[in-house]
Amino acid sequence: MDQDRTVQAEYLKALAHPTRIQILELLNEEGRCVSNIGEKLNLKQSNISQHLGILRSRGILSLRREGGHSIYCIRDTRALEILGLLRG
Amino acid sequence: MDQDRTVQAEYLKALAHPTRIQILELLNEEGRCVSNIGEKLNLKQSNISQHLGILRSRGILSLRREGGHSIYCIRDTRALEILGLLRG
DNA sequence: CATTTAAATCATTATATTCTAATAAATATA
DNA sequence: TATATTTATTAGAATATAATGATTTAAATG
Repeated sequence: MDQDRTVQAEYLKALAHPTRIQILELLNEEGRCVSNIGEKLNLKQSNISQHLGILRSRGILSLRREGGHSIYCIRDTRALEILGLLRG
Repeated sequence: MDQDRTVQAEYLKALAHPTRIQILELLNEEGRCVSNIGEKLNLKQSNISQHLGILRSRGILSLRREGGHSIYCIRDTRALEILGLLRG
């Protein structure tokens, strides 16, 4: 089906950005909040929030609120497998 | 390294298009020339040529000339593994 | 050699993506 | 309740991507 390929393309597009790849590497260690990721990557808050939103909209990340923070975690581990394939 | 992530992102970007995914599915069956792919996908010649160029520029496809035709083949099978992951 | 065929390249237009800065919303704390 | 903190959202500008049509290049064939 062609709709499948569109969905697959959207998924890959979500992964296809250096910052989002780095976010996935960080979240592979442990769930993190936006500001924590911001410190690690040294990027603007709004930019990180947007990248997280893109990954979440594809189901790659999940979000839970904890205290005043949004904790993001990896939900779909296929993303990690794909990145692993690209490395090894 | 951040340059690695940029390369990885470029690779994923090359895969992240429905037409290019379909091209990879076709070439997984057998090597094909531009016009053959054109018949299968019913798209303009220049468009297909551009998509093939993108896949080739990332090392995903290879090209050999045969008679008057350019035969494209899959060179980097990680691309197929990634698509397999997205299906399964 | 002229013509046809196959493919690549180029220019243009339309659309999408990305980043920044500003603002809004939501929650925590004094 | 007022203020501070954290995150999300919005708007705008810059850049990138994609499709089309026209042109060019290269090879094959008459």
